[in-house]
Amino acid sequence: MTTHVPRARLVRNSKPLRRAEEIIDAAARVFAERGYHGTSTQAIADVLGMRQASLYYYFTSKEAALEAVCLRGTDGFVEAAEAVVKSKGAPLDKLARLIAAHLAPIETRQDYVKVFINERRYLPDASRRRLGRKTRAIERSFEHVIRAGIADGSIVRGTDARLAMLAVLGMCNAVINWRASDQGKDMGRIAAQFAKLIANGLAANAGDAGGQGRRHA
Amino acid sequence: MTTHVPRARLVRNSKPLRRAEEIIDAAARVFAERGYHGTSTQAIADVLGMRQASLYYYFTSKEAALEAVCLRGTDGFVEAAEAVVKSKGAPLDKLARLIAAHLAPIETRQDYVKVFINERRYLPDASRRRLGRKTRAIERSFEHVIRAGIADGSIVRGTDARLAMLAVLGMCNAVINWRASDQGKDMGRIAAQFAKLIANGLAANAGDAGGQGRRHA
DNA sequence: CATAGATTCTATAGCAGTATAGAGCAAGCC
DNA sequence: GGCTTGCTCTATACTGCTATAGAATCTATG
Repeated sequence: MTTHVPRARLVRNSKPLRRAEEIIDAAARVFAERGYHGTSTQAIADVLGMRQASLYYYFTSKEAALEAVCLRGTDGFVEAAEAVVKSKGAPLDKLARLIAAHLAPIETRQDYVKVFINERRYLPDASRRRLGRKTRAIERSFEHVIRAGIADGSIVRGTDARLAMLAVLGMCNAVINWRASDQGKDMGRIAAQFAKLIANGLAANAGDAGGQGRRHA
Repeated sequence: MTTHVPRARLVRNSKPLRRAEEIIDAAARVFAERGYHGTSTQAIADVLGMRQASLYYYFTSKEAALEAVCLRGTDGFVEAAEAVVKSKGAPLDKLARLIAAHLAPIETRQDYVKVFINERRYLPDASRRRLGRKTRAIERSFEHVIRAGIADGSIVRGTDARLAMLAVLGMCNAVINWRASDQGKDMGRIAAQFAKLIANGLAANAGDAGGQGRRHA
């Protein structure tokens, strides 16, 4: 049944992958800039200096290309987040590391992540749901750590964990959309400031310079 | 030269505006759901139960429709923000009110705001720049209040005002993208929690239940 | 009813974009 | 050299979409 392949396979041994990645990389770049529906396969081909039709040797449809880009856009996120959750440390410390881990890929794989965040909604149901599971895994990690903080008293009682999680992730994910125009900010610095903001807020109250005074409710 | 109008004018006396608004409202709805480039004029017409070509009586191009939607998407934002800035009150209190004012339209004009946030980048340069001015005005309001807080010592010294502003707005704007799936949360409650989070952070340190202990660095 | 203005309709030009078919070409191996 | 495999090309079918032209309908008013 799968004897005759209707189309050449991407996956071969070693070198061929190179090219395939260049293709997907170009797609990511253009999708990120113009959005999925705003991108023509011609535009992707232009970036690569090849013919529009040649792209179809690498993916079976534009949608498939989007899926490939989105998939790479989530690579490592879940694993990194779950590693932090399983690690040792106080909840607020873990939260800081979650934020850093979440922002890191934004630095190194801007286009992929941007496409994942902004364009995944245009995927067909099947693949969108698959990616949805990843998103939810990340959300769960953040929410879990926040709940742990509430449980051990290091996070304010009465905090709506889910809402706080959405706030933190919203803040982090937004970075992808201003990063291009606001260059020059080091991502590590951003992560640090965000973590501090989330932990202590902006108010110049007690624990300003670093007061780690943990005190149960 | 402009003697013969190439196309009927939208603006008349009173009733006609009604219909025009229904059209724009439908456009907002579909743009919000499928994105600008993912929306065909046919899809907008379907919502209205009219023919695709009839839409062009109300706008001259799909782009013009997007612009109209985006414009309405910013209505009130700038004014509300600047009113808060000019009002009396401590910076952190103003910031809380800024957040509330910023979230309110998300409640009442979801589609418009969502389109403004997610699709304005597809506008032609001219109109995008015009909207960019509004965006920057809002950013300025937030940043200004934060700076005021730093200046009077109510906000932590050394805070990167611009980064903090981007964090807060990122957090707020993200709401538009999960609000649909996460119904049931009252917007006022969200605003209150966000304000508290931004002011005091999640950490259960000193000023938990309401300790207003202001202390300069 | 006739006229005017406003609104919607039918029909269609014309272009852009996705995807397929199949030829050509380069490299490596027999 | 001849065969195979991998990659790219040309050419094109086909669809869907934007926008225009102009006829038809509806509404109000004299």
